[in-house]
Amino acid sequence: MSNLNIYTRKLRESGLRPTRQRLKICEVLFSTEKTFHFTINDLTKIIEEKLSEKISLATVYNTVHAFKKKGYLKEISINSDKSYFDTNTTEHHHFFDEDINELIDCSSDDIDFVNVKQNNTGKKIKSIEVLIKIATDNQNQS
Amino acid sequence: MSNLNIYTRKLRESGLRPTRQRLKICEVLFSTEKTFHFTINDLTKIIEEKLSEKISLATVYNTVHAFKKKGYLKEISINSDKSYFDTNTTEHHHFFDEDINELIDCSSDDIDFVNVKQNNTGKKIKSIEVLIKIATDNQNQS
DNA sequence: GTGTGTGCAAAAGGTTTGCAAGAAA
DNA sequence: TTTCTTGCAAACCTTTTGCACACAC
Repeated sequence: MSNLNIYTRKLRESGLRPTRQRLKICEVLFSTEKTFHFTINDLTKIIEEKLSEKISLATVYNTVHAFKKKGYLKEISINSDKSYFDTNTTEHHHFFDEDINELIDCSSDDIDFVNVKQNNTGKKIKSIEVLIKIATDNQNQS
Repeated sequence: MSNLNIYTRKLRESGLRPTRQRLKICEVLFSTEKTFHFTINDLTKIIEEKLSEKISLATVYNTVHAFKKKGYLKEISINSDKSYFDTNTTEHHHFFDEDINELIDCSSDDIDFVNVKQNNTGKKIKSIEVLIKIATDNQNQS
C-alpha cells in the first residue's frame, strides 16, 4: 500500500495527525475506486477482519466524524437506528433496499435533477438529498 | 372535543380498540388542521403538558407505530438520533432547519416533481423522499 | 371470560464522554 | 514537553421487550 504517503500527507494537510489507526481507516475507506457505504459497525468489523487488527469503537467514531467534518465522508439520512456514511461526497442520491438494509447510489440516468423552485425559509440550502426506498413487492411498507 | 366519536369509529374500523390512551393521542395529533411533525419524545411531553396526563412511553411507541402501520402517520428520514413522524401522509417533501432541528413541509410551489427515470433494482419503489437541509449561512455544514 | 392494551422496569442497540495512558510534534 | 489521540468503561438516549394487571368487547 504505497498510498500511505498520500494519506499521511492528506491527514497532515487537514490538521489531523497521521496515526496508525487513522491510516488503517483510510486504507479501508479510500484505497478502492468503488463507492463505499457503511455504518460505524460495518467499518469496525471490516477493520478487524481484513486487517486483523482491532481499533477501539471510540476511535472509529472519532475518526469517521473527523473525516466527515473535513469533507472526506458524507452522512446519509435514512430513517433508521444507525447512521450511514458514504465515501462518495459528490452530489448524488440513493436507493435504499429495505429488504437487506443496503444503500445503492443513484446515477444521473436514474433520476432527474431536483429543482428547488423557491426557498422562503430565509436560510441557506446546505444540501438536497433524495432517498428512494425500495423493497420486494410483497413486503410491507416500512 | 366531539371528535371523540370520529376517532372511536376510525380506530374501530382499523381494528384498534379505542382505548382512553389512543383517543388522547388522536386528539393531540389529529384535532388540528395544521400538519404536525414530532418525535416520540415531543409527543409524550405534549400529552403530559396539554392534557396533564401521563401515558407510558411504551404505549406511545406502540400507538404511534400502530398508526403508522395503518397509514395515519408517516415516518420521515432525517439523519438523526431519533425518528420523526408526520401527520401529513400525502406525498410531499421537507426542509429541515439544522439550526433548530425543525421540519418544514415543502409545498408543490417549492420543489418540482421528482422523476425517477429508471429503476434497475428489480424492486418496487416504496417511497421517494426529498430532504432539503437549511441553516443560517455562517453555520457549519452538518 | 377472552383477548387485547397498558405500564413499569429492565434490556438492548447505537453513540458519546471522561479520563488515564500513549504517541506525535 | 506539550498537545493531540487512543482505548476502555461508564454514561446516555432512544427504542424494544417481558410480564403482570387492567380494560374492551
